[in-house]
Amino acid sequence: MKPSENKILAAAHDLFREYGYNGTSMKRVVEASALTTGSVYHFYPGGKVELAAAVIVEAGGAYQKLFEQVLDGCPTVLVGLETLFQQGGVMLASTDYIDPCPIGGIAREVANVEPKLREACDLAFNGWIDSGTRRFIAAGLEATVARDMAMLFITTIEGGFLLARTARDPEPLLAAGRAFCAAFRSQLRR
Amino acid sequence: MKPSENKILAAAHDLFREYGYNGTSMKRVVEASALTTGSVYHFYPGGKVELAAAVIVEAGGAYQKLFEQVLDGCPTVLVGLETLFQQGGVMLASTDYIDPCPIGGIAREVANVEPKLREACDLAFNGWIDSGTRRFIAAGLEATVARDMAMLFITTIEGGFLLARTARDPEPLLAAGRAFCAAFRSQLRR
DNA sequence: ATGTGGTTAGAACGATCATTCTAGTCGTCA
DNA sequence: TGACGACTAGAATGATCGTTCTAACCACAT
Repeated sequence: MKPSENKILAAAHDLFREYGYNGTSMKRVVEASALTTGSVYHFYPGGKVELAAAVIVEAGGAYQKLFEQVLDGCPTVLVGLETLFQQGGVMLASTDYIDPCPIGGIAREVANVEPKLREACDLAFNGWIDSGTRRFIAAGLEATVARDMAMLFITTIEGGFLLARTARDPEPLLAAGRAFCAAFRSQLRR
Repeated sequence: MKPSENKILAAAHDLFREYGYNGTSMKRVVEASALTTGSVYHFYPGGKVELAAAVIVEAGGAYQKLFEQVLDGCPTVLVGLETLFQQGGVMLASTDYIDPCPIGGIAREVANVEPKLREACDLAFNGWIDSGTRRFIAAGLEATVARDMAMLFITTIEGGFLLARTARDPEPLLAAGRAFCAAFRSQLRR
């Protein structure tokens, strides 16, 4: 990936997180990337939609990688999950409660308006679901339960970020995380 | 509330659900309410922000009322929760996966940009959290667990709506709902 | 030196944004 | 009847939107 393309992608990623899809103008992407309109449309001839799709793909992969890495670095899956909620809370507080992930926000804004972006978000979510399902099965959960718990994990993270940002307090995320981890522990015992 | 004011509020409510906050223009609110710019700004002199705040207050109360009513109409809290997830799935599928609730979307879009709206959303969420906590305590959960579970319930609903809309399939909401209800059942047994 | 293709530069376009403003209509009560 | 306040009407404003366009730049091949 060319350096300019990378700068555009990074700028768009940050702006979408902070201001959402419709709240981010191409002019601001141009300014934040320290380039010009011509360059942005050179690398993303499809304009804003193509740029957002690229951000979704990149962020989707990055978060899945983060998830896997944290679990790999922890003695058990349960400890890994607790760590993820903890780290999420710390990150929120240390970034002035900016949305840590652009995908959910974009999905919510344009799911009914931009099929291309809805599909890109769906792909990212499915990657997370599959990854979580595999990990939870490996941890000892029965297959169908593991998939349900993977879904619950993602809704807990996405919803927890939302509540914590709205409250400007990590507590809702941590509380939901505690309840989720208790549920996970309870399923392990079966 | 005057009829015109009600028409404006209803139109804005629907548009925010479908297109989000930044994706909804005042022009479209004017058209959808079958009134004129003058009327809209007569009832909401604070413009778009004041209008959105009114939508949030109204929707927040309506959803809390719905939550209470469904639980009141069910033999146990657990059955009530299962019913809510079921109904949510049906509603999504029957409305072409339009966001059932404008609050989470607005919160996500403008939490870092419009303090007034962030606070309005926070108030609505806190009402739900308190309501859920009370109900869960009444069902037999210990106080701190009940609050954590109330948070988890809201994240599950919000996140479940998000995943289901993105997938255009109620299944993620239902799966997360199953996992949540299993967790609730497990907490009841203690 | 002379292209050549990838990249940068930024002016310009028409559309749409939220909001303001003046003028007019309507029901109600004096 | 007259007057007043609530409401409606919609043109107008200046800003900003996403995108397009032409010209220039630059490293490198011939």
